[in-house]
This record gives sequence, structure tokens and C-alpha cells, in this order.
Amino acid sequence: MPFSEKFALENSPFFTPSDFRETLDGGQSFRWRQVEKNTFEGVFENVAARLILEGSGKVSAQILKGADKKSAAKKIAEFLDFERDYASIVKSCADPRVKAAAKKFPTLRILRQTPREAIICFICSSSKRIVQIKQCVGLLSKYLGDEIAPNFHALPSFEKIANAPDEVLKSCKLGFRAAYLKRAAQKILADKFDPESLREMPYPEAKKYLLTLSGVGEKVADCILLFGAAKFEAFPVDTWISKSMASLYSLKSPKDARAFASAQFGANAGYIQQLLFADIRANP
DNA sequence: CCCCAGGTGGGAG
DNA sequence: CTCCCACCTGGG
Repeated sequence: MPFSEKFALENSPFFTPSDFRETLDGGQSFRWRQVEKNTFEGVFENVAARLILEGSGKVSAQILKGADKKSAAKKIAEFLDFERDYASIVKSCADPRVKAAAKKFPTLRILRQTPREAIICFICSSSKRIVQIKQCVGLLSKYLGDEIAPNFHALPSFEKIANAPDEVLKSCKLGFRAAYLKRAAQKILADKFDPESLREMPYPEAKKYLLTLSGVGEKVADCILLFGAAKFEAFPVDTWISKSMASLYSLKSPKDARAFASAQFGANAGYIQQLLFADIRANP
């Protein structure tokens, strides 16, 4: 057990236990696993941590023994997006369907992953279940990423992925996504593209670039931008959101769903997407 | 054993 | 532009 003592995270917002789980393990990120009730273990950037939801509703953390507590706490606060006022987003939306979903997930948040993490994980995600995606990115990290501690590995760099032997990628159980991921990594390097720049780029421009990467279509690009670059105007349409938009608004195509979301939800579309996603998944 | 999954790419209509 | 299906693989 290489973890430090537990410490409270300053400015932690409140979570309900189910929203805590939904946020960390509901399809936004694939790097966290529940180890006991209200406790998740995982890696963010180069920080291995245990996040504990206290009875108070606030989050505490344990990090690896010897790691810098102050900088880890800061990274965790960013990752869980402590600064953003989600209640005001819901307040500003008059749609009764959105209000109803928000009532069921009152403390849901959007995780702020890094652009690299989001690119890797969502290219791996296509046509896979959450458990399988977690397995793939776990293996990728184990075989190609830096070891932070026994059983805790960072995600690999694009250099490592671009130069990885096909057998290694194959052993990560990526299937046809292996070639997508490798080609995307190679193109990012060839373009000398800094994924971090996605955070500063305007949404349309950032999306346009992402769509040039193999294995990245509309849905994956929007996931990368929402979860990896905090572009809240992104509205990823997967099969669940397709179902939701069809039943709530009679919208049949992903294209119509995106246009509607942009017009109706605008700058907050991404968070509303997450509420509708959580709701339809919980009540299919 | 058969089928499909939180998608993309590439070709046809 | 909209269909349609192959693409890997594990699990039901």
C-alpha cells in the first residue's frame, strides 16, 4: 500500500455518491476504478491517486508516498474542475427535460483530462464498452507508459505509440483501433502539433484539426474537445445521446442533434449532453 | 456458436 | 449527402 495519509482537498464541491461514480467512471475517463465504496484509484497525468468521497460529500485524496502533495492537490482540483459553477449552467437552461435530468444528477461534473489522454482514450473507445476501453488503455499504459508505482502507469507519449511494434499494440486488445491510434500519433508528430494547443484554439478550428486524425470522427472529436480541452460547446453524439435526442426531441440523425444542441444549448451543450447521457443510460 | 458493442472509413447509390 | 458494412475482440 504505497499511499500517503488521506488529506482533504480545498474547495472541493459536494458530490452525491452516485454522481461521484458517474463522473469518474461513467464514460468520461477510463483511468479510474472503484476499489471500495466511494473510493476510486487511478492516474491523472503523472499523479497516482485515491479519491475518497467523504460522508460530508466532499472529496479527500491519498497520493503516492513521497509525491508532492501541493502540486498533486492542485492537479486533482483542476481534473475535477472545482472552479466551475455547474448549478448556474442548469439554472440558465429553461428546458424542462434538461431540468429533469439535472435533478437526478445534481452534482455531476465534467472531468478536465489532458488533450493527450482524451485523444488516446477516445480513439480506443469506438464500438467498445467502458470496461473494455479501460482494459485497453490500462494495457497501453502498462506496456508503453512510464511506471509511476507498481501497477500505476502513466499513459504513453505519442512518440512511444508512433514507434510501438504492431505486436505490442495488438496485445493491448485494440483490434482495428490499433492502426488508427498509431497513424494518429504519427500524424501528430509529423505535423509537430502540440495537443496542449487544443485548449487555446477556438472550438471549430480545434475540431477541424482533430478530424484529420485517423480514427477521429465527429463523435470522438467532440469527446476529445469536451473532456480533454474543456470546450463546453462540444456535443458528442453517441448511440445513447442519439436515443435520447430521438425520444426527447424527435431528432433522428446525429447531424440534426448537433445542430439542435448548438442552437438551443450553445456554450453549455457539453454539460447538458452529459446530463442527458447519464439519464438515458440510467433509464434506457 | 452467433451476435453485437458508447465509431470510423471508404465506397456505393 | 445518406446509407451500408467491414474492421478486431471479448463477453453475453
